[in-house]
Parts: sequence; C-alpha cells; structure tokens
Amino acid sequence: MKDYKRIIANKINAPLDKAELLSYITETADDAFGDYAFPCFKLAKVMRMPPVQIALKLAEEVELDDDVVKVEAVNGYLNFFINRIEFVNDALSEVLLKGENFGDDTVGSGKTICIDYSSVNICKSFHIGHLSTTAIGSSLYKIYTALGYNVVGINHLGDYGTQFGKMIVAYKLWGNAEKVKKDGVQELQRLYVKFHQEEAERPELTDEARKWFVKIEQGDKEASELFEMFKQITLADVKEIYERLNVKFDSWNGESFYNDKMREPLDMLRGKGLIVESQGAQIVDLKDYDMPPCLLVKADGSSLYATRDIAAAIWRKKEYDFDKCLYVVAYQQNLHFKQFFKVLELAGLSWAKDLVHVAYGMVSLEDGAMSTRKGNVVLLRDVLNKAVEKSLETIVAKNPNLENREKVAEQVGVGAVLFSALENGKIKDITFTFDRVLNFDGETAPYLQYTCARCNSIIEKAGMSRFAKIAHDMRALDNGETLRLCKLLAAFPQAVKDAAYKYEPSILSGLLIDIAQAFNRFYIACRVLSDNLSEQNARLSVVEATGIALKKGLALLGIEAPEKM
RNA sequence: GUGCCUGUAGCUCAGCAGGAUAGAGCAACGGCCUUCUAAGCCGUGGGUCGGGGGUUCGAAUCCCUUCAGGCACGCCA
Repeated sequence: MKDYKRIIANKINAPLDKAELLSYITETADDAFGDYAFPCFKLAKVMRMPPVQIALKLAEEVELDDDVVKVEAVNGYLNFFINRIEFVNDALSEVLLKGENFGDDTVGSGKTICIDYSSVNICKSFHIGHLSTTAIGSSLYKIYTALGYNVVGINHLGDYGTQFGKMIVAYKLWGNAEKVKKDGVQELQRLYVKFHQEEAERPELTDEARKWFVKIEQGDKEASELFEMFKQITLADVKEIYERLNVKFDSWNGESFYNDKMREPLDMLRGKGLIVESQGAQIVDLKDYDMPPCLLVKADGSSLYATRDIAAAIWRKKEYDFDKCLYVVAYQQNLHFKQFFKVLELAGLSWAKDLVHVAYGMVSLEDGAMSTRKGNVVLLRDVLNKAVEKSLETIVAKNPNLENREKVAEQVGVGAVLFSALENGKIKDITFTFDRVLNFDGETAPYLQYTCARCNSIIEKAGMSRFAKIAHDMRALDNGETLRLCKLLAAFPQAVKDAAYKYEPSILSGLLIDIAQAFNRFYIACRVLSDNLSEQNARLSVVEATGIALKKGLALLGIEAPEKM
C-alpha cells in the first residue's frame, strides 16, 4: 500500500519540519471532506496569517498528480482527495494476494514471547471468572504468532498451597473414590465448599489440613497420590474446556514446579543485600519506591506467592530467553506484580523491564462477587452449553437444511462466549449476565460469522465465473460503500500490531465489527451477482477480500468461522 | 488513610500521543424479504462526555481539583 500521508506531506509547502508536518496529517472525519486533512491552525503564529488564508495559500501550491487528485481549503483545513479507485484496487489486491496470511508480519521473527494465561487452580472448576484471562491470553498468543514471534503459552497451574491439605482432609472425611471418579471436579468442588463450611465451627480441621499439606511437600506416599489424583481429575476437566475454546499451551509448569527452584533466587537476592528481616519474615524493602515491602519468606521459613513468581520468572528467562513475558492476570494483583518486577529490577536483572502485567477487569455476578468457597459461581461449561443450545435453536428456525448443524452450533455458541470477553477494553469490569452472552445480534461473534457466511455464499453462487478472464470493471467499485470498506480492510494489518503492542485484542475485534458493518452496507447497496461479468468480478473481489479479513480476524481472536450458518 | 483503575445516550461500550456536527450495539418505536443468507439493512427518538477550574485558535481527549464506584495495601494465592 502507498503511504499517502507521506506523499501528501511532501506536497505541503509549509515552514515546518517534515516529520512534524507528517504527524499533523490525519484521516478525515467524513469522506465528503476528502481522505486526508492537514489542519493549518498551528501555522497561524509562524506564518502570521489566519488559518483560513493559510489553507487557501497552501492549496494553491499543492501539485496534483495520479495519487492526489484534488485539494480543497475548508475552514482552515487543507483537504486532500486521493485517487480512490486506485486505493480501492490496491487495498483489495493486498488482501487477495496475502490470502490467509493477510495481516501476518515478520516483525517478531527471532523473538520469543512468553504468555502466562488462564492458569487454573487445581480442584476448582472452570467458571466465567476464568474466561477473560483465557480468551485474552489465547488471542494474544495467536496474534503474536501471526506477527512472527515464537510464542510460549504457559498455564501456570495453581497446584501448591495449604488448600490441597484441606482437600485431602475433606476427601478423607466426606469423599470417596467412586463419587470423585464419577463427578470429577464438581465433587472436588463440593468437598472444598463443605470444608470451608465445617472449618468455621471446627478449627482443628485447619491444623489437620496444614499437616497434610506438609506431607504433600515431603512426598508422603498417600498424600502425594491423593494430590496427584485431584490434579489429574482437574486437568481432564479443564482440557475438555480448552479443547472447545481452541486454546493451547506449551507448558503446564505450575507453582509446585518451582518448589525446588526458589533457593537460588533467594540466595542471589541475599547476596545483593536486598533481603532484610522484619518481624520474623524476610522481605525486600520497597519504601523508596512508594510500595509496601515484598514478602519472600514467612516467619516459619516457608515461601510465598512472590517468591514463587520470582523463581518462575528467572527460570523462564533461562529456559526460553524471552524478549517479553506477559502475565494475563486480573488487576486485583497490580501491586503484587509491581512489587516483584521491582525486586528483579533491583537485583540488577536488565530483563526485568520485559515483564509485563496484562491486567484486566473483574467479573462479578448480578448478586455480587463470585466465590468458589461459597459455591457461588457460574460454570463456563454451562455458559457454553447454553450458548450452543441457543445457536442450534436459531439454526433450526432459520436454516433447517444446514449440514453439520451441531458443529456449526458449537462454533457459533462458543464464538459468542469468547467474543464477549474480547469485545471491550480489557480493563473494564464485567457483570456477567446470560442476556449479554446469549445475545447474537449486533456487535457479536455470530454477526461476524454470519457476515463471513454471506461472503462465502455469494462466492459459491458466483461459481467458476470469478475465474473468468474478464477485466474487472473498476467503475463498479467507485462508490462510498466500497471506499469505506476498503479503508477498513487497509487498516487491518496495523490493527493486528496495535492489538499486540497494547495487549488489547478488542482493537482487533472492534475493527472486525466495523468491517462487517461496512460490508453489510455494501451488500445492500451494491448487487454483486450480475450478468455483467466484469462488474461482478470487480465486486466479487470485495466480497472475497472481506471474507478473508473476517475469517483471519476471527481466527486471531480464537474464533472459528463456519462456511455456512 | 494511601496508591492504582473506572466514570461518555435507559443499558453495554468506542473515541482519549487535542482538531471539522461526540459514534456504535442493545433496548423502544417505524420501515425493508418476487434478485446475492432478515443472526441482516434503513429511519426516529435519546447525551450538562461525573462536577468545577485551567492550558489552547480548538478539550470527551492534556493539567489541577472535587465527587462517585471498583481494587489493593506484611506472613493467602
């Protein structure tokens, strides 16, 4: 694609640094104003003239050519009209040429990026509170991969802590192998909830749990076997969910993996004189940085969350030599990440700056916060099932002859759920409601998928004619609908990069919605299939390019696009 | 109390390295299936951009202040 901003900047004869001039050039708010604009207000002082006059003067001096075909001075703006037909042709050619590689790049080649996401807790069922980290992390995984990065997806399992001692106690008191085998995590969850209910009145259970946790750590046979069973049951459960969500990991090294990897980092920090003793615990004082201290060793000698994360960061740097390591974790933990990043920085590890906390907002229910302990959760499985069920109902009602209806219903239902976690800025809190997730109209995944299916349908109906060697009649593309759509298609590659660098998949999902809207307007305004094959071929290229972009965009969000729906 | 985040239409949000009349979707109401999938398209109503100052030719966007909500703040993760 041509760099129109630069081309235009070179045509403006203003007393300004070229780079500065270039930075002022913007896209117009409305196609009626042209395609690019240069506001002349900043020049008023330098040139000692009113902006309106400056614009008029500069307009006279602009040399028009094949790229920039018209210039207008309006209200102090210098408005440029580019060769729109050529632009449309270039934009479409770019998409069609790249095909399924559209939006891909090589900026990341030779670089490695670790993404810590989803990170489920053993013995806890997968609920909607886990959806954001999973969907955002998975999408970033796919986006960075498309940009050429070597990506390592890490599921940092929550598989360490006294809660597993509690689970063993609960299991021995109220559970049995048969039930656990049959009901899986649901049963583990029930036991977990029951323990916390009983614990309130029987504090001795807490001590018992601590003892069992110590046994796990010491490798006691019974304790280890039970813990391992809990772990396998949980993993079998979540892997089924990941399968449906099309989410993948390269590493399942969780917290327990770092049990024997904390001594070295601690020694290193001590060696640098960073660790001091305070109230029996060992801490890194962060007063100078306006933060509370970072606790690394408890008074009883055991490690903490931060210790483990420090060990994990160091291990990952050694193992993967990452250029960046992302942690897709809710903003609740802002301080924790700031603290342990700072500790690594103070330790003189230059790569500490490459650790990034990708924070996202909290999910709550209409009646308040979710709590696994209280059993007040909405399971993701149930949400997915409801969405798929609704999708199937819609298919039966609207397209009863559709082949593979179950498969399509799964793609649409799951897509709708995933999209609900990717459509808005990630920092926003979300109140979960079925109404929101089960809405398939408007700015939703089903809308994108539907638009995609429309594209496929037209192309299928056109049949072989699109390969006919008839020149495209570009006049068929000389309209506002096509121009707007092509501008959005041209913005796709940069949106993929912005989404990556801002850790914000919603930048991409937002563009996809805009593309789909623009296409549907094009669809209504411009008939594609026609006896006039040269006109049809021209418009068919718009349809095909849109289909490619939408399918690719959805794939980068982790959402499948059914051929038909 | 201190720190961080959020506040834009009834609801959910976009816009926030300042720029031309503040945009979508949902909900409401009214249209459009004898031509490409109506999970769609078009139209109508609806906004003191939380409030108040300031900087600027120009502020939803930058600065200050204030209010409201969320989160976090030493031996959980």
